[in-house]
Amino acid sequence: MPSPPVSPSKRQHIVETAYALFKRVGYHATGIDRIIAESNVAKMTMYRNFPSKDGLIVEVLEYRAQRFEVQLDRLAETVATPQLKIGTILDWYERWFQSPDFHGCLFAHALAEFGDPGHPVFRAVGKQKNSFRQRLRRILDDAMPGDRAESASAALFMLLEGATLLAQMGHGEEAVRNIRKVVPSLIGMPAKTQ
Amino acid sequence: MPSPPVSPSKRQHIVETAYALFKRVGYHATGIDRIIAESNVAKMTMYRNFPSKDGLIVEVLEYRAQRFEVQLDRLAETVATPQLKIGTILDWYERWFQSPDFHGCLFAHALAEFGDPGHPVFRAVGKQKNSFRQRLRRILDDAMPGDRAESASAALFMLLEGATLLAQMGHGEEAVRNIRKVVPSLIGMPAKTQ
DNA sequence: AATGCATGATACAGACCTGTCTCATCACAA
DNA sequence: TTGTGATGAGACAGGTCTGTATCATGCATT
Repeated sequence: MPSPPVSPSKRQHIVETAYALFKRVGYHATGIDRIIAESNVAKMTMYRNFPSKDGLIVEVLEYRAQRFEVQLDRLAETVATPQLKIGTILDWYERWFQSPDFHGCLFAHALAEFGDPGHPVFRAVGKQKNSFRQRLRRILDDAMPGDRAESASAALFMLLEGATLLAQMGHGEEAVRNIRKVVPSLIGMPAKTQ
Repeated sequence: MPSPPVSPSKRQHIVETAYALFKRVGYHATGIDRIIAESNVAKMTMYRNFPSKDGLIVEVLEYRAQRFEVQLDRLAETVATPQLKIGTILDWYERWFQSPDFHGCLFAHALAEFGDPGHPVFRAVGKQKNSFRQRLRRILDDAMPGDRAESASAALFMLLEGATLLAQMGHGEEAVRNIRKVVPSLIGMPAKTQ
């Protein structure tokens, strides 16, 4: 059975295969040979598209970061108030935790394996996390005065990071439920608005 | 300069050297050869004390988990009220984040590199995290009704996990400051009590 | 049909990995 | 003093790692 030559871009196919492996197996634990084997691609094809394994990792992270942003942008368009926007983000996390191939946060894991702040992978993680923090901050800026939005959005960010870790240990549903319970006291609104 | 033969147990020395390396470099990225070199120990000495690298990792995690418990036990004895106990835990995190060799949470990183729930390392992480969750839960049980203690302690746990991740990206101080700001609304007390 | 380029397949280099084995040495106890 | 067991030092096996090189093939456009 010959492999179907339908792939419009081998480059993108490699990125997506590597993403699945990094997520499930880890970065150091995933070898180049396995990436090219599951991509059905020659080794030189991979090295012609990416400068190195680290370069591929950065590209995978940027790809996922962009997908995340697009999804949240679409979600934000569906509702009007800050409270509802937070609610849709919590819905998104809940669905993510329930997805069968959930294995925790790709970015947090990258931080664990590439702890040097000067490493390109580390910087890619910082970019994504800061971008998400700013998104939460902008949402809450419309709901409360600036100093409260600062601490509330930071708290929300930390809650979501902690929930992702709990989800990896099998307590994702409970984690989101508890966040929903405490969010009203954080953003000063009755529970039913989110 | 000969290495001092003062070590009462080589086993413990290996555990502590491996701990420092795993924390700074990572689990897969740290080779056995480097552990024994920096331990000034023969390879067979290591393999006579530990069944395998994974076994050593589990031992390191258990060692650090126990140290953490002991430190928090001591802290808890110094103050009386739940609010103050939470305050001392936040103090502990603040000092941890400021320590010069802070590199994030050893257990969270282990979860990132050993994502299989059946793996001994994964189980060791689950044990430590659950133990800490129960500690927070017991503290808050003395301060509020059971259902609120459940969600508040879970939230506090998630906040601390998120703060640890932020600390690894250089925002630890700000993270703890923001937790202190939102904790009163979580546990229903004026800010000055913690 | 001819040409040029991306690709597949595979070998290869050099390094590193975990774990086992051997042997000389040293401390200590009987 | 003699024996016993832990240790240091290092070779070794078998495998895997990243990254490079080589060569044949297939596809598309000219």
